[in-house]
Amino acid sequence: MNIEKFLTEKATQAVTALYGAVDPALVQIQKTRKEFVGDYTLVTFPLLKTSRLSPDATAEAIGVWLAANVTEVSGYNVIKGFLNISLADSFWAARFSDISADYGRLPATGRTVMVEYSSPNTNKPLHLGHIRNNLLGYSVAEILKANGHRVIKANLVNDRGIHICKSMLAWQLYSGGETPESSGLKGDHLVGKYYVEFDKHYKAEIKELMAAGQSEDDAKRNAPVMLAAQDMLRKWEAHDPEVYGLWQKMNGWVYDGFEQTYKALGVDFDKTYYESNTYLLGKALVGEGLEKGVFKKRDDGSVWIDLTPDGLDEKLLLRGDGTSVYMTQDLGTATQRFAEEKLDDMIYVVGNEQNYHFQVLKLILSKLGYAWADNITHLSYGMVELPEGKMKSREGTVVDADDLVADMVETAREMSASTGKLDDCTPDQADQISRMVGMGALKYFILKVDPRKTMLFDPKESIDFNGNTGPFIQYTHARIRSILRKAAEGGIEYLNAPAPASYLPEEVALVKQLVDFPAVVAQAGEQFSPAVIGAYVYELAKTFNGYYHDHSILKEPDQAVRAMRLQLASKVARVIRSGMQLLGIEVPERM
RNA sequence: GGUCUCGUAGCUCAGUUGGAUAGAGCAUCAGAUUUCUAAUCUGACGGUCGUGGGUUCGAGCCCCGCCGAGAUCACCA
Repeated sequence: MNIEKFLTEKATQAVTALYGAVDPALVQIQKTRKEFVGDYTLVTFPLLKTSRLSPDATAEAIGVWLAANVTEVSGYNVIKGFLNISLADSFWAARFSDISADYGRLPATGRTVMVEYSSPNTNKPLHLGHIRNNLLGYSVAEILKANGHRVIKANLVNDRGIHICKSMLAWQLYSGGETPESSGLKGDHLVGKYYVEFDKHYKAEIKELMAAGQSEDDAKRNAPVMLAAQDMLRKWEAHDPEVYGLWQKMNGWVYDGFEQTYKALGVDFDKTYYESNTYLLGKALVGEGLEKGVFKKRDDGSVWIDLTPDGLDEKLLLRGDGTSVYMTQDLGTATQRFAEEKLDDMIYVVGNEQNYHFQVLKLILSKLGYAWADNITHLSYGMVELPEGKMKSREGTVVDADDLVADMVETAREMSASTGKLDDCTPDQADQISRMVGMGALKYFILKVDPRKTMLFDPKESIDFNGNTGPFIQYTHARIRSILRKAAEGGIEYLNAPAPASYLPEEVALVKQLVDFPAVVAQAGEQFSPAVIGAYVYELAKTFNGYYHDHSILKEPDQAVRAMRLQLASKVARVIRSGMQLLGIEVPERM
């Protein structure tokens, strides 16, 4: 049940009974702040025109009416125009028993939503920026599932183009036939190594040509390796067997590498698209746009759309030689997906550097008359910056995804070893827990920040394991599970126990927080924000830790109270687990 | 230059459609363990919410100017 909605209705009835008809939008119910007594608060200021009384008098009158007419309301107080309403313990006890195993799974909506994320280039390994993308995409997909949508997780692999040819060429020229097997390097790292190698030789050649008297622009154009790479791209497009074979071989290495990284990150996809298959899509749309008069052809044969009336620029859609550009492809794939997958919504998890691209994409689609253009969302996330600014591959400041993951797991292992808590674990169990905790720290660190905002990562200060962190939440879960294990060992039955005579304020507070979970899931879904879930789960864990500190569960002598506390703890653990699952974070049974 | 985003404690971040005395964590300092896991808990310190106006009963949030940071405006993807 939605308590705020319930109280809004009741308060509207109260105002209507006391003062006559009122616009329900003016009846504002919100949670009571911690420093005041009460559960929910009615703000009376918007109602003063209706009541024609002072704020306090209005609040008092409504309070009297609610206390007399609504059985769930156990009391009220008035402070400076705010009416704080308290609900009865019996009401909260009923809400408590509502909390089921699948709490936080919202009813099915019948909508199909595609979430595209990750979308890597196959010329270099994944880095910290990709980690944010992958974690966000996966989590948002899980959150949308919990909101009752059918979700398709999609990955569009950028596996063709000049940048791929650069790695291929450099490998051909300088590797001596090195393979992942012969070098022991992960496939994506090996290919990335030759992408860097290309750049080194390219730069050297530019320098030489400039020393021989060419201008910088000419040198960049005429450098032999660049010409060779471009030649290779033409051969690839012509399906030259040798080039095509090399391309398949090297991309295969990269996919093996990516697969390992995805597995370590715990992300997956329902569909993988390859740009080599889709880059010709969209050309049909060009004809359609020309027919509708939305696009215009120039004398050189290139096709454009003029978006200056919308405050944007002119945008190219087809080159003079008839080849398509990024925008054309994206228009094509979007159209294809909505048709083939019968999508209701499409979410692109792509960095905010592409805000303009998606603005233009949506605008063109709506100009072409596709109503579903409005159902495209660009989930535009902020960059991850280092203390010295942006990551730059040239300056070697890129934080590699695989390295970071390994570091986190290793740190978690050292932390566990120093406490001695895993001493009686098998090596396998210890590995498992270190992995969960290390990844939990990394994932929570990234996901707790509002996706839209630029965030800072300081490698030197390494990610925390105390305070507002993943491990803090995991630890709370592990402690609860430990109590429940001990209860089971002691043969304590708590599931079907009678309700206790009364509840502590801390217990009611926990129930209130638990009851919020479905609304939090809904809010996270509306805002595409894992951070909303993170903040909620952290607060819940913190509240429980305070309660745990002050009140013993297993040593409570009153059996009904003890049973209730065990139930409460078990529900807290379950909601923590569910919430963390929406973030893609596992919670251990012990740590 | 045009468009867009951001600016909250020393640092990293929260702050619901505008509501009460702006909150956490880290760091610093002081405490708590004969106890169900101290990766925990309690307390202290720390703020002209970039800045100047405006709207409102009420502004961190809405509007305008300015300062500062970033992104983007490719026949790259």
